[in-house]
Amino acid sequence: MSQIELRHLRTLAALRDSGSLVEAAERVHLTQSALSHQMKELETRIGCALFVRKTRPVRFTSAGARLLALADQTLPLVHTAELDLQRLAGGESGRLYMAIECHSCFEWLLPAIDTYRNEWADVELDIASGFHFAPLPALARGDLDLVITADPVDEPGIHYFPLFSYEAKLAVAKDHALVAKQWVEPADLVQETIISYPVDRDRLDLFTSFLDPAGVEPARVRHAELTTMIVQLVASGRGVACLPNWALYEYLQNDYLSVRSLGEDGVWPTLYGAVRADQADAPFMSGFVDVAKETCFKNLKGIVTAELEPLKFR
Amino acid sequence: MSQIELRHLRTLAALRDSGSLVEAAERVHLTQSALSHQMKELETRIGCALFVRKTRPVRFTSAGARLLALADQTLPLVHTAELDLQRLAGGESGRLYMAIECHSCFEWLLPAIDTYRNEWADVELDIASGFHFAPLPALARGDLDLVITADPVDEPGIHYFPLFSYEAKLAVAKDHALVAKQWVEPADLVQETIISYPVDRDRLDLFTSFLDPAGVEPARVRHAELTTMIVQLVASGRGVACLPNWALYEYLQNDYLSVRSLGEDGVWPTLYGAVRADQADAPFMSGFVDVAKETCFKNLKGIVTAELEPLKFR
DNA sequence: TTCCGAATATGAATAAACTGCATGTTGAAA
DNA sequence: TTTCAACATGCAGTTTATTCATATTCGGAA
Repeated sequence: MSQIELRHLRTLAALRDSGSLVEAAERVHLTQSALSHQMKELETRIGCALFVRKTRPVRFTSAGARLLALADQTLPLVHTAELDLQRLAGGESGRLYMAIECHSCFEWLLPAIDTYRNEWADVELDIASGFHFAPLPALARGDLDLVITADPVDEPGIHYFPLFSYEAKLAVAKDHALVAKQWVEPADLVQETIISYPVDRDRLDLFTSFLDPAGVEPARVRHAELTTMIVQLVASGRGVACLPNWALYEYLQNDYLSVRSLGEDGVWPTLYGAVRADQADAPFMSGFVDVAKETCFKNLKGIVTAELEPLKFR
Repeated sequence: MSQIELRHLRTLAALRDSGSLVEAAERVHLTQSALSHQMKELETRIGCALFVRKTRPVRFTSAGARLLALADQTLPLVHTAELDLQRLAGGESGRLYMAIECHSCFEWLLPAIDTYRNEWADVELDIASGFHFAPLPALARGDLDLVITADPVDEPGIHYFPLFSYEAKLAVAKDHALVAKQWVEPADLVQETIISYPVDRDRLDLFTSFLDPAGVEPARVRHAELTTMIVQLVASGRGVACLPNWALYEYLQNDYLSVRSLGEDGVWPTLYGAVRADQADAPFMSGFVDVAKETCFKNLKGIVTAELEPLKFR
C-alpha cells in the first residue's frame, strides 16, 4: 500500500546530484549494492522503471522525475522539522502557556515576559488570562505549562520553583482607627468590610493565614476586579483590603493610604512557579523562572518604605 | 541522522484522528503493541516525548505537534505522488516528446495532437520543432519519445509503427513541358531546378528513391523553408519540387499547378512513428499512434483528384 | 572483434528492524 | 477497592535492509 519511503527519495536525490549509483551510494553512506537493491525493489513495487542506467549520467523516466519532484517538495520540509525537533528536544524551544493565581502579578509578570521573549524567541508564549478553571489540574493535564501560585499543593508530578516571599499587608484608609495600632489582630476586623478579588476565600491569605485560624469572621466582604479599584475603595474608607506589599508600594509613596502588618510577625506568603516535573529541567522553563526572579528583584526590591518590608528572595 | 520515516508520520496522524493507540493501530492495520514500540523508539531517537498517554484523547507535546504539522505537509504530497505513479505505471500518463523528420507533417500532426490531448490529458506533450540534431539517436538516448520519420533504420531497441504510405509526386508549373508526359523519368530532370526543404539530400525521397538510383543529377537545387513558398516557386516556373500528395491536394483543387508521378509506379514512401521498444506497448504511446492514424485517415483520405492517388493505410 | 575498466546487477549471508503475542502496569471511574 | 480499558514491555518470529563477493553489462580502445 504505502510503498514510498523517505530513504528512496534521498537515494533518488543523491542519484540526480551525482549521476551514478556508485557516487550516490557514498553520499547516503551505503554501498552501491544497497542502492541497487533498493531501487530495484521500489521499481517492482510501483511497477515501472525510475531511471535508465545505461547512460551517464543516468536519465530519469517520467516516474523517476515525478519522484524527484516529490523529493524536492518533502525532503526540505522533513529537514527543517528535524532541526525544529532538535531545538525542542534540547529545551531551546517549547510551549509555555501560563496562568496566574495571584491577581496582582501582572505588574511584574508582563515586564518579565518582555525580557524573556528576547532571550527565548522560539518559545511559544501565552497567558491564560480569564481563567475560570482550576489552574493546577490544567497544569497536570497539560493544558498549561506554568502556574504562578501562592498555594503549593503537594501533588505528584508537579514541581514548584519558589520565586520570592512578600508580606501580605492590610491596607486601610489614612484616617482609619487601626492606624493607631502597631499591627492588626484578627479581632480588629470583626466590624470591618473586607475588599478582595472575586475569588474563593480559601485562596485569600487574609482568611487562610489570619482570620480563619483565629475563628474570626468579618462583617462583610466586597469584591473588586482591579487592584486600583480596591485601593480606591480602601482609601475612601469603604473597607480594608489585604494586598501584597509590592502592590501597595506606589500608593504608599503617594501617601494615598496606610498599611499595617497582620499580626506581630506579619503574614509572609511565598510565590511559586508550578511546572510539570518532566519540564522542570528544560532550559526554556528554568530560563523563564530565572528571568522572572531577576525581573522581580530589579523591579520590586527597593520597595522599602517606612511601612513596608522588602521582598525575600530565595 | 535521518530518523523520521513516513510510517511515524502516518501513525501520528492516525493517533490524532482517533485519540488512542488502540484505535490508531486499527487504522494503520497494526497492533497497539507495534505502535507503542514504534512511538517509543522515535521518542528516544529524537530525545523527547511526543504525546501524553494519560489523557483521553492523547495530548501532543510541542514536538508531537511539530511532527503532526510535518505530517500534514508531507503525507498529502506523498499520496498524490503515489497516485501519479499509478497512472504512470499503468501507461495512462507519461512523457511524449516528439520530433518530425517529415517537413510537411505539421499539417496533420497539429490536429492529431489536439484530439490526443483531450483523450490523454495527463501526458506531457512537446514537439521539438527546431531540430538541428539527429532525431533517432536522441530517441534511443531518451531525449525524445517519438519521431515521425520516413526512413526506418534498423536499430535495436527502436520500434516503428507504420502510419500510412503516400505518393511522393513531382509538382510542376501548369505550363511546364513535363505536363505533356504521363509520368516523369529521372532523365527528365537533368535540366531542372529542384526546390526542396533545406535538409540533407539523403533525406529527400526524390534523390534517394528516384534520381540517385538512376545516376541523374539535376541542374540546380534551391531551398525553401515553407511548403507555401515551394509551391509558389514551382507555380511561377522557377523549378520543380517533390512533395507528398496530401500536401499538394489543396493547390490542385485551386488549379494552381500540376503534378506527375515519379516513374510509372510512382514513389511511395511510408511514414512511421519511431518509439523506444520499451515504450511501444504503453497505452499512452500506442494511443497516440492510433489517434495519429485516425486523424490522417479523416483529414487526408479524400484527397483523390484526377491526378492524385489516395493514401494507403496499414 | 576482442579486451578492459567502470558501473550496475545478483545471490547469499548477516544484521537490523518491525511486528505480534502474552503479560505486566497504570489510571480513571464505579 | 475493584474493575476495566489503555498503554508498556519482554521475548520470539518474521520481514526487511544491508553488505560482501561475484557476475553481468556497457562503452570505449586496441
